[in-house]
Amino acid sequence: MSEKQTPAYTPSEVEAAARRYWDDSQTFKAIEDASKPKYYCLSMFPYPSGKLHMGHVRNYTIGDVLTRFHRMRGYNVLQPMGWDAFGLPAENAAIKNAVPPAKWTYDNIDYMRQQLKALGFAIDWSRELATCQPSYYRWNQWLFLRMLEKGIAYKKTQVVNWDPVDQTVLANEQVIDGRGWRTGALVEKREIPGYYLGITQYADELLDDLDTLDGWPERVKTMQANWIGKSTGVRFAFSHDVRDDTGALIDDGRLWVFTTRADTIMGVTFCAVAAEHPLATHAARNNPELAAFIEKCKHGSVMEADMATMAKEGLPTGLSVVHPLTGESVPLWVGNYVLMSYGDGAVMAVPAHDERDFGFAKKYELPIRQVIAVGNNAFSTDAWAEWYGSKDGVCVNSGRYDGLGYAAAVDAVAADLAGKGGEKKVQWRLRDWGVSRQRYWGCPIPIIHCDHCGDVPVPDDQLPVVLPEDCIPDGSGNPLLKRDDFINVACPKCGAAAKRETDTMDTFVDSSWYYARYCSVGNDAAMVDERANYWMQVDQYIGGIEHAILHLLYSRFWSKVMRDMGLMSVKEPFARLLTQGMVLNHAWLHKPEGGGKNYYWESEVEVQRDAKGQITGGRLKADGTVLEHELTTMSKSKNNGVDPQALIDQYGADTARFFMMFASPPEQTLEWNDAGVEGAHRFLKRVWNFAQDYTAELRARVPAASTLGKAKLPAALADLRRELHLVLKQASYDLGKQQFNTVASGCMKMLNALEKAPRDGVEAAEVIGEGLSMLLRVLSPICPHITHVLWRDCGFGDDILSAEWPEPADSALVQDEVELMLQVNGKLRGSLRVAADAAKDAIEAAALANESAQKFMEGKPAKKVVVVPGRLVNIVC
RNA sequence: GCCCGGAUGGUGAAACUGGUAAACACAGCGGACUUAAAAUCCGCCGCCGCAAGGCUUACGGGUUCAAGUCCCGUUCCGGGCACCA
Repeated sequence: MSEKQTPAYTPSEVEAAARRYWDDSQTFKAIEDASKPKYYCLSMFPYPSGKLHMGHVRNYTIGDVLTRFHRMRGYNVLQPMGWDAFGLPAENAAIKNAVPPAKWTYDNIDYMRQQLKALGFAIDWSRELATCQPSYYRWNQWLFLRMLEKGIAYKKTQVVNWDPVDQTVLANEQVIDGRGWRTGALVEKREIPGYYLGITQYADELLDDLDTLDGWPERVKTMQANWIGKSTGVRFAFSHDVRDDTGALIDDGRLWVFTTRADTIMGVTFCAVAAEHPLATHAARNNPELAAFIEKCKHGSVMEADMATMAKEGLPTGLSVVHPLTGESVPLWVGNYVLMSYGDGAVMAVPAHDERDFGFAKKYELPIRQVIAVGNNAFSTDAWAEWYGSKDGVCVNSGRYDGLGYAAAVDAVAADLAGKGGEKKVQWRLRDWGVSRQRYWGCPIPIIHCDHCGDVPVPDDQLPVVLPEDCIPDGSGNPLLKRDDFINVACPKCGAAAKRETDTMDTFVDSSWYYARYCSVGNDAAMVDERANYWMQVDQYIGGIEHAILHLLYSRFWSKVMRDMGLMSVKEPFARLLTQGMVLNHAWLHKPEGGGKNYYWESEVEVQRDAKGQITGGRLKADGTVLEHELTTMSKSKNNGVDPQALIDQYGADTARFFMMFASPPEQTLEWNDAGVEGAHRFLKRVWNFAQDYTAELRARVPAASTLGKAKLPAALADLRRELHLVLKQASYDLGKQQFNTVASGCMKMLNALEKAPRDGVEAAEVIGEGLSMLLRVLSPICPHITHVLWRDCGFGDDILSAEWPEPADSALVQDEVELMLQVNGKLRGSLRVAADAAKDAIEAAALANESAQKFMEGKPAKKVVVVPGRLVNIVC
């Protein structure tokens, strides 16, 4: 290192200078340009919760690295940013602090925008949007009305969580252990009307097009396919003669069921209906016990996870239905596990071959009849065995179906049921998307209720329906209900006094198309314009794996609707998807009696650990309350978010970005820990010092015209150059793989090599200059500020972003000899140096002649010699 | 409960298409420089063993000349489960 005094690395100055340059030259303003390949890089926009947390830093740094990398490779790049600004947390903050959600949200946006700017992301801020702006959400309303016209949007009843004390609808998150979060009251299910979007009309396409998404992670596609859940089965009816008060047969005397296991139909020993099923309601009229049970089923959660884990309970209705093939009378039960929302709200039960039915039958002592045999396995009703549910068996005890396999039996049964109205049917697990929310801080649903005309769509020329921004929710329901100025309106059809719809849209609507709006920002005449067809598809979408299903499926659906309406030409919105792993942190919570869930900051907690440092528990410092511990994603509501601000203030944005990228590969879950930030900062200081030394000491010796690759270098320099180019090759490959942690370590390897390099002579200066310029360029997507300044200081150019991405030179990579690992029976016993172009025979001979190999062969003859070129030789004896 | 992932030194991690396990760092230990400290630099650093060598990628099996990587089973941890976003 130089003895001279070099200017010290001061991140605040360096970063301010770089950002000033980008601002002054409007570097990141994206302009449509048909002459260049385009690259639309989009990170999922944040919910403006207050401050950034490390998950945001990870997400946006990944996006920024890809943005800058592609820019240097010659693409016309767009990276926009906006705010997913409607949602529940703003209402919660309003309840807590008596601040209107709008003010809270806009204040948060201002703070977080400044944080994003401090991180130096290459964002085109001229395209910024917030979903709570009327100029944005008017197009939610507009497209909703188009969907209504096409029958894609429609109205039906929905089941919601009802808090009987606050007289309000609760979000699933607000239901804790079956009780309202604020009141502690037992939550009830309640049916209310709401609007739905017919995503199931697109189920086939959403499933089939997964195969076209080559740039998506397999696991996301698998999850979506399972979620859509196409199953082929048979829908048929058990007949009955149950009549209602008017004497009419209920449902025309037919109990419809759907099954994927029609081959087990001869094993049906009972049927079960959901508590809301008309037959259950009918049976309960004169059966107080059943009525009480049905009432009980109305309590509790509507969440699938709760439904699936709760005890399976049921009660007989006293009614029976008739088996369509045997004519047998089959008892009818009400089961709390039967969902009214799936299929027809009724199931046939085959206890012998369905695990849930088996458990139910054992509990209520219902018959279990084996109708499938697999090999010689012995069937017993004592306990469930895995093979009972197998589709690999043949029918037994099934009369004319005996001996048939699964597919043949299903076909035969379906054929026999066809005469009785039964049919093969495709059933989807996917349900239509309920978008009505009984909440204030969201996009108003553009409907007016008129006593004379019914539900009337708001005419296009009256859009947007603007949400008043000065309401303060108090937890007792939607404050719009009290806003006469909002509610009272003339019917657009007949002019009579009418009422506005007060429900707002699910915030997933807002995030289903924002990627298209970025392309058409500023256009008040259309939802999207031709600029969307220039930028779309999003070439690279980046966001948390927690969005693998809902957000990503809704976005795919929405964009297909936009395509069908001629608004956009692409059929899929996101060509490539990178799902970053969650950034986890410890969370500490207490569930007080009477309901609710309180989270505490770790600083408020006395953490207890075992000898290995594993957390065993914790108590609140203030009063010793025993707390539950969980390792979970950073979020404001859990008081476990780590604000990057302290890191940025202390070390600078480049260090924060480098550390985040270096910590682990992007898709991996990351348990937050800032040990190691020092190391990242130390590295940047070394880069700084090395570059300053280069400028002071070596730069003047570098010849104007490069001589590298033309003459043979001295061995030490040839080795150095080879190492630098090898690391470069790997780093470029890793960037392509989107594995940024090894790109960061590659930069460290380059610097390690450069620091050890000989410095005498023209050739050394030239090799070092080349290496340093490669290092700065490879590092620049991760640490854009320091590399921008050093690029100029070292005289490589004005703007590193306009520099070409470095390519490894073949001349640097050639080598005469290679080292092969030498194994005997798969165990490493030495190594072998051979000419790079040595023939297989020669390598074998050299291996067998090797002293170490002979020692471990113990005189035995070689049975086989495996040569893996460039890697190893394995002698098997 | 169901669907999808993950597990490698004290720590974060690396390992190409099945081919040298632990690159690059953090922490730690030892040393240099310094009156001292900080900063910086150099060395050591999976486990057992004096060594030769043996063992080691959550656990138990299997395939292979060769397994962190492929297959089967298990445990634990994380994400999602439709009104958190």
